[in-house]
Amino acid sequence: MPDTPAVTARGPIARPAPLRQAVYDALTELIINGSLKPGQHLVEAELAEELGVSRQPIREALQRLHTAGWVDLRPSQGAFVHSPTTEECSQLLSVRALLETRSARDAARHATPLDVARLWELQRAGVTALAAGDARAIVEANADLHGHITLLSRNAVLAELIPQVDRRVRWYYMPIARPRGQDAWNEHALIIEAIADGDPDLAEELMRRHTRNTTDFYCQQIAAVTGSAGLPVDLP
Amino acid sequence: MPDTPAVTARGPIARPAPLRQAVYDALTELIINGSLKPGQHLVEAELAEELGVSRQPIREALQRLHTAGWVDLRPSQGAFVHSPTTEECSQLLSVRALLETRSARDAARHATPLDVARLWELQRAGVTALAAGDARAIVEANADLHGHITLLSRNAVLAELIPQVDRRVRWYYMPIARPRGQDAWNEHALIIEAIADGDPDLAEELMRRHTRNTTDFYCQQIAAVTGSAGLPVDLP
DNA sequence: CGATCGATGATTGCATACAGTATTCTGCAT
DNA sequence: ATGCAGAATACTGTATGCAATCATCGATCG
Repeated sequence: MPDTPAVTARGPIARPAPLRQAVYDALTELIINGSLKPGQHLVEAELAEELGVSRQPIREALQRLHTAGWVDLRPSQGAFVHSPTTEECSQLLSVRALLETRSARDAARHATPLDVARLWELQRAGVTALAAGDARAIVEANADLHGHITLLSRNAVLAELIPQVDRRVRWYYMPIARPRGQDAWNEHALIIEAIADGDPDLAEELMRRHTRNTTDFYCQQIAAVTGSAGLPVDLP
Repeated sequence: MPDTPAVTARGPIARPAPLRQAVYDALTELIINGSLKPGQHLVEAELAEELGVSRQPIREALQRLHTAGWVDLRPSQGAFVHSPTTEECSQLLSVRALLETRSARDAARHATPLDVARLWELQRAGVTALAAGDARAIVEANADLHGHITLLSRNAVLAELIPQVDRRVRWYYMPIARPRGQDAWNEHALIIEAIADGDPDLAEELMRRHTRNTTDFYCQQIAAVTGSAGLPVDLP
């Protein structure tokens, strides 16, 4: 049948991308890169004009941003960029450690050689970014690597939950990305090897250490600069 | 100052409850109790009329239901009640076990005598419901108990994440609530004792067993009635 | 008789308009 | 000068209207 040639098999064909999705992406980006600061009041009309859409898609995006933990939604007052407390950060890191440890274990059980090759690719990208000293790129590469391990766990629920936590962690610990870079990426390499060997116990243990190190390092940094830079504390 | 008498000190005073919240609650209720069946197409206009509001709050609620995993949102086609696959259920149970095990551990470290008393209250409620044979009430009591343990973990992120998973699990395993009731509530009692004793290791281990038992039982039930009742499999 | 194409109805996505509420500013009394 | 009262303002919450898109059904052609 040469009548249906062009369509190969790549999933549900391109649906018209809903505007709310674009708005959602735009706003998360603005929050992550700091254009919208914690505690800042997000006025729907302003955002609407800035992004060139009406208030409706803005509101729908804000709903999603709320459940994802990016903004707080106070009735009759509107949306405010979420201000994380140090306590919340430590809790987030704690939960992240739990979930990632599990995903590393499952990844070691399911990964194929092709998957492992992809992991090494991401590892190289991270090391490159580290050498270049680009904190932004380091954090992103880190998220990509961890995210891929998540996928390899073959657990859709995990893969759906972890980014919710991880993207926020990513945002919080931007400032510490560079200093801990070297150690972190060495640990990554060990984890990948464990996954490649199909050794669940080892992968789990290594990831446990890795996340613990990251958490500890983060807490030290916080303690050192308590409240001064990077992280605002509490909201009124 | 007799001018401000009624307001005691219970947090932010009563804000006008947004309509979208009521809609959200109403729809989750309708999904859980089966009035809205998996795969069913949710037409905004119908829901709006049925609940006596306009389409706007409906849409906002649907956004939240989407991110919470209750409905699937297909662009230009609307909202459909999510159809869980057996695979997804097992993954959900797996993640729930992970999170609850952790929360039990932390609860044992933080619980006060007052907290424990509250746990025993909930336990009694569950046993009562069990005796009455009311599956609906059993499931609810179960969720309440687990939810309170979550709170005792003093980890806001956990407390926020677990219900996301747990409420869905609750929905899925309604059918098995009664048969496993007796064992489940015996295990609950042991867990509460461990928490009361402030024994994190024991609480963790007991919760691990408890969730594993539940998961196993669930999988058996599924295998027994494969696809026949209770759970629809896959969507087209 | 089956399949393809086109028309119709239904439904979503987006924009706009209106009403209710919180905040802020101004003026006044103390 | 300071504290309070009242009005004006700004923003959110909700409702409605319109255009674009998708699914369904019927007619036409092979």
